[in-house]
Amino acid sequence: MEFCCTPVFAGVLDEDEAVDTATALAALGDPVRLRIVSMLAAAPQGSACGCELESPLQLSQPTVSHHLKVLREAGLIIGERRGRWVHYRVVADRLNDIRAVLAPTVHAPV
Amino acid sequence: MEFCCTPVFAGVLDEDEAVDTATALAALGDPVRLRIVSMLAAAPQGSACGCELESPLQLSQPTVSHHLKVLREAGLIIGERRGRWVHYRVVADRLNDIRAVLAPTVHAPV
DNA sequence: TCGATGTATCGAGGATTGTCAATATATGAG
DNA sequence: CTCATATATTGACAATCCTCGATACATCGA
Repeated sequence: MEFCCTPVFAGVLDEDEAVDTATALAALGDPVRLRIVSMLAAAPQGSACGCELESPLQLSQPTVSHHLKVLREAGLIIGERRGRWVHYRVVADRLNDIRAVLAPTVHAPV
Repeated sequence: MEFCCTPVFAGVLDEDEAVDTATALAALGDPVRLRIVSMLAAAPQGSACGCELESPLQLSQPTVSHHLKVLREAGLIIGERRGRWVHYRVVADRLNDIRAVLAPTVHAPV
């Protein structure tokens, strides 16, 4: 294999960091889950219960619950039970970390 | 279905925007592709040819080519042929757009 | 023109994912 | 306690995805 230019890859994401960040990005990489995050962030107190999501998303309750679980396990949202309901809110720090990882990748046009 | 709080969802991503952004996020939601983007951004001139990626990623040429195609179709990278090689570079605007979509979702802690 | 090399596509196999119906669990109301 | 309701889990199925070997295409050098 011939190289056309010097293969220098300083500052590249290592395997572990790539897996962790990719997990969060994959969680956000679904239209339904992206809208859920958007809904939670736009909700009055920055949080909403799962029961409010089914109707606008037009999905079954188990499906919504599944997506909430994916987002939870990716560290993107946190659920807090208040009586019968579980109020979910976005984890701002986690989102900012992801934005930070994406930031250095932005290069000046060649 | 009883509501525990007012279901107000102003500023929520509509279906189309959610699909478009989710496509890009899903493309980045794979450790291999995330590392590819990282590698391209960290490359000397902000670009690298595909031949340089196989070895550090330890993947076959068709697999690398496949991932490059996914990133390309998501608008995250652009490939420019120079003779036998195709030099890929990150599309900074696209990445910034994604970061912008993620930004408003960051709420102050309740 | 021919051979060598970088890249893209095709086809297939195995894994993962999104969705739902059915069911289980948890909490509050009466 | 019992019932109603919000949420979570299970099991299943179709669709999609990641990976590779084989192969086709593109470009350059001789």
